[in-house]
Amino acid sequence: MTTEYIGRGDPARTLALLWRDPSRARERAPRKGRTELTADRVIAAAIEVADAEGLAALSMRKVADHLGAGTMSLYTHVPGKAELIDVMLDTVYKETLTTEETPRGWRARVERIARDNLAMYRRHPWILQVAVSRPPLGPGTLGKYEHELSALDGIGLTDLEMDNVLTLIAAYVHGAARGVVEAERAAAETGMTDQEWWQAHEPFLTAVGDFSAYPLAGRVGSASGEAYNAPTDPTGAFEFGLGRLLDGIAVLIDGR
Amino acid sequence: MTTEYIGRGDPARTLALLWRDPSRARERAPRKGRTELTADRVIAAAIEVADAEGLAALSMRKVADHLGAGTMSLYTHVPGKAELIDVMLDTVYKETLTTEETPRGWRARVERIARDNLAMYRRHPWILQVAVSRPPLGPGTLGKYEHELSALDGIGLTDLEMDNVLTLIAAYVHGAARGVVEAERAAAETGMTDQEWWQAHEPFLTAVGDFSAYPLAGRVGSASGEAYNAPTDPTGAFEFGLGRLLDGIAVLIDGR
DNA sequence: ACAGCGTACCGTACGTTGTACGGATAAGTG
DNA sequence: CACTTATCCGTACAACGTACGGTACGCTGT
Repeated sequence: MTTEYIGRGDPARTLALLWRDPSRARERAPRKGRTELTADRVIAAAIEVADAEGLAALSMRKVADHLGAGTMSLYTHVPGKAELIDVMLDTVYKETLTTEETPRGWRARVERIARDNLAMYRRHPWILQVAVSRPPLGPGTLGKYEHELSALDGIGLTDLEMDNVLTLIAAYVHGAARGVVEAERAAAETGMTDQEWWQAHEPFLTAVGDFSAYPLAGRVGSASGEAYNAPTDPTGAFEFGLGRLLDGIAVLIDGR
Repeated sequence: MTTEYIGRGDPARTLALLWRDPSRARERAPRKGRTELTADRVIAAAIEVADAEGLAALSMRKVADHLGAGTMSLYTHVPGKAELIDVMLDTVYKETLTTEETPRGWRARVERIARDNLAMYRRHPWILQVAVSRPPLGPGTLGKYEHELSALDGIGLTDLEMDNVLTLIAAYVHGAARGVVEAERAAAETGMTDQEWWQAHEPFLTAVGDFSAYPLAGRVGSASGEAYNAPTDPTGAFEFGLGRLLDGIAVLIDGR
C-alpha cells in the first residue's frame, strides 16, 4: 500500500543543512534533564525509520516519537520533510564511502561499484524511491561521484564517456536492485510468501481461462519457476546482467 | 514534494477486474439523465489524472471530480486505490502492444523493445513508481511479456537466458527512463528550469567553499555541462547505454 | 399498475498525513 | 534581575483513503 516519496526541497535550505558545520554545532548548552535534539539526531532517526518501515511509513510524527520529542520540534532543526529526505540521501552516500583498497583493473573496479551500490540499496531500500535528477549537492553525493569517477580515470575514456558509463551502471543497478529488494521485502510487506502468492493467484488464473495466446510466456515462465521455485530470481538476474554490461563496456574500452 | 505509490491490492479482486468480461458489461440500463459510470471509465480517468499530474496527485476525489461523480461512487466499480493502480498498469501495457511489423535481426528487435518501453515511460511517467515484482497478472502484462520474449526466440538462447536478457533490458530502461523523464518534468514540477536550478545553487555552493577534494567531479561535471548546457543529458546517456548493452548481449549471442 | 428487491450512487465521518502559527520555557547576556 | 533569543511543542487545518449507512431508481413478478 505504501505511498512513496520524491525529495525536493528548497535548494538554499537544503544546502545549508548539507554543508552544516559540525565543529561549531553546540553554542548553547542543552536544556536541563533533556537529551538535546540536533539535526544529526533527526536525520539518523529518520533513516532508521525509513530502513525499518519504508519511505511510506516515514512520517514526521513517527520520527519525533522515535526521539521522544514533539512532532513540531523537528522543524527547529530541519526545514521540512522534503529537505529531510534530501539530506538523508546525502548522509547515506557519505556512509558508503569506505576506504577499502581499490581493485586493479577497470573491470574489477566497475564491478565493485555496482555491487557496492546494490548493497546500499539493500541496506536502505527507500533510496530506490528518491528522485535522482538534480541530486542534493552535498558532500556525500559529490564524494560518491568523485569516488566512482576515479574507477574510470586514466583508461582512455573521454570525460563524457566516463560520465556516460557511470550513468549506465547507475541506471542498471537501480533497476536491478528494485527487483532484488522488492522480492526480498515482498513477503514481509504483503504478508505472503512467493509460494502463497502463487497459490492465491493460480486457481483464479486458470479459472479465467485461455492462455494459449501466451505460449512463450508459459514455457519460459515455468522454466524459471522450476529452476528457482519462485516467479523470478532477481539475484541471479543481477549477476547475469552485470556480466553482459561489463562485456559491453569492454567492447568500448578494449577497442581503443 | 509529491508522495508516490506502489500498487498492491487484493489478488482475487484485482484479477477479477483485470480479466473482466467486456461483452456482458451492461445488463442494466443507466439511470436517466446520467452518464453511466463503469470500471473502464474510472480507469481511463485515473490514467488521465496520473499522466497529467503524476501519481502523487492521483486521488480518488480527483478522479471522481474528473468524472463528475461522487468520490465513493468509484468504489462500486473498483475495490480500492491499490487495485486501481494495478489495473491502470495492465491497461497501459495493453495499449503498448502495437502490431507493427517486427524488425529482422535480434539486435534491431531488442533495440525496438527498449525504445518502446522508453516511449511508454515518457507517456505515462507514473509507471516508473509502480512496483514490478509480483506484477498484475492481466492480459496486458502477459501480452507484453509474450511479445518481448518473441524477439529473442529461436536465436540460440536458453529459456532462462531469454528471461534474463529481458530482465536486464527492463532494468536498464527503467533506470535510464527515470533520468529522462525526471529531467523532462523537473522544470514543470519545481517551477525552475535547469538553468535556474544551477543559478540557485551555484552562489551558495561556491560560498560554502572548498571543492579541491573533488577534482574529477569538477572536471567531468563541467565537461558535460559545457557539452549540453545542462547538468546532464539523459537522452544522450540513454543512447550510449543502450549501445553498450546491445554490445554486451551480442558477446553472448554471437559467441555461440 | 404496483410491490419489492438489488444495485448504483454518494454524504458523512474517522483516522492519518505535513506543517503554519503562536505560546511556553530556559539559557545566555547586560 | 530584566531582556533577548533559541528551543520545544500543543493546537488546528486541509487533504488523503475508505468504512458505513442511506437514498433512489431500473428491473422482475404479480
